[in-house]
Amino acid sequence: MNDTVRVRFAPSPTGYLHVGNLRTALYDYLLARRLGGTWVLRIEDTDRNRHLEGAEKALMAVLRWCGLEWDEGPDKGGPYGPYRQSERLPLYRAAADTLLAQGNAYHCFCTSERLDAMRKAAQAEGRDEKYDRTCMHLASGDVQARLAAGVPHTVRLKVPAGETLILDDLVRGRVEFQSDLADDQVLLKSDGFPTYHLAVVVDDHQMRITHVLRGEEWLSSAPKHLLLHRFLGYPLPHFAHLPLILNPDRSKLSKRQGNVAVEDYRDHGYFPEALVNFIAFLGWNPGHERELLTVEELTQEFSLQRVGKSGAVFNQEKLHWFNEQYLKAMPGERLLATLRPLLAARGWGDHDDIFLACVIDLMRERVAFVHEIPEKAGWFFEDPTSYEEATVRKRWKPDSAGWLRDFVAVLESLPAFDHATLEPAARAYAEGRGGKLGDLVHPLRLATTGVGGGPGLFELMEVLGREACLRRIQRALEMLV
RNA sequence: GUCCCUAUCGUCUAGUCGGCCUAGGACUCCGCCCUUUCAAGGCGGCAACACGGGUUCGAAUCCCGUUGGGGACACCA
Repeated sequence: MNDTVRVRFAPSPTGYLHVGNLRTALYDYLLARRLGGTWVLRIEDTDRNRHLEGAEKALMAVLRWCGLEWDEGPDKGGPYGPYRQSERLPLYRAAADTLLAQGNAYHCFCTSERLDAMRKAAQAEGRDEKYDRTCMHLASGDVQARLAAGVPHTVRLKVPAGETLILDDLVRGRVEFQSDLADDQVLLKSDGFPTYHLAVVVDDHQMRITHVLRGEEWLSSAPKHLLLHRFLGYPLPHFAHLPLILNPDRSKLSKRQGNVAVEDYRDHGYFPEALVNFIAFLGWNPGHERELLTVEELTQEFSLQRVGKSGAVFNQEKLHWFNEQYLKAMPGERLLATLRPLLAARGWGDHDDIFLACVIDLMRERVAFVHEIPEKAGWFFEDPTSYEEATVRKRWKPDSAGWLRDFVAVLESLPAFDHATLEPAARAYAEGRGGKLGDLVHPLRLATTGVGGGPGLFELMEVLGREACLRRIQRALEMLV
């Protein structure tokens, strides 16, 4: 155990939590917990153009919904705050000044229009699209004059020539980059805000981060970060670039091809435990064959050594299966709490807990989501008003009405109306009539539920009660004859 | 286009030091069993080491190349 391990999750508040980011957060959390370290939440809100009201709160809410609680963050403070980059501007300014003073950065007065035109021209000629360093060659008097005149400017990193930059990545091993290929990255924007590249390096260092976990899309900007660490005199944290989560066509998981927001899955009725369990296995596995693991178990088993290198397709069907498994094992009270508002929305709010608990017991083996209970078994809450056509055709025989009519007397005379009483009575009745149990059961199911499938007939009749069953049989007799 | 990453069933993956792999598990699909229905469950089946060279007695496992896939090339993260 190492109590100095510090891992951060650094999302930008975009309005929703991308499932890829959820996985990064999960691995952060698992790693921090596994190593007895600290998990830090830092908000990367350095893009004022994309500022969204309420996004930060929503982000924290959905993280908590997933069961992931951080140790330090904007809402709970900590020794290395503030935890919102927009509140740390002087720190980035200071770092930029240091780089400027060292000669490892320079002021750039180029307008975005000029930059765009330059890139376009470079592209047309098939040249590299790197910044042409016009402003790097400005005379220092000239720079001072423009600065004094308040000309809008950025600060750029001066990438040294001819270097081989080496990253020792915890999942990818040694990766080499040539500095000549790197662009003179803007570090400080003209609005005074830092870009990601500056802010992440400054904050990771000042927040004493030891392990940087992030998506593979960041791998190509790692050399810039390597340089920044060196220039600023910061020791290197451990880096782990995680494999991407993919669309079915193997491109990076995108909004275009289905749901990417954790909120979407939450709203569709997925359980956080199922989502988290599923997400954990996208790019990692414990090395044994058990797949249903709680967060506590994941914490025990997690290690970066078992994180894979290649992208993983987000398989909706498997997630569905996970949800089904969790629902099956979920305590009844929790399912009931979820079910109640769903029923109320359909005007079926007036049922007591005992009844609903029975419904849940009978349905949990047959659904993957709580909302499927009212969808597939509305007849628990309302007498059927129609009868599934295909089932009528298949199960309603010419003598079914007779079978049912005579069985009514049996039902009325039963000493108790539970499945233990109903089943033998039904068997005896069928035998006495010289038929099979199915001759009674199928029409009876159709009459009481209106559909061909569902829980055991006698169990369901017990839950429905004698009165409702008799009423439904009467009605079916009127409508099906 | 340039750079970087990557490559086992349709999908998630096991395969960590090459032989125990006629390549294992899970999801999906199909069949059978169970059964009053529908499910669930049990059992079984289809299905993969991208290709080509090496190294080696022996390679899914190591090396090289090819091809495929992906990512990054912003005053967005």
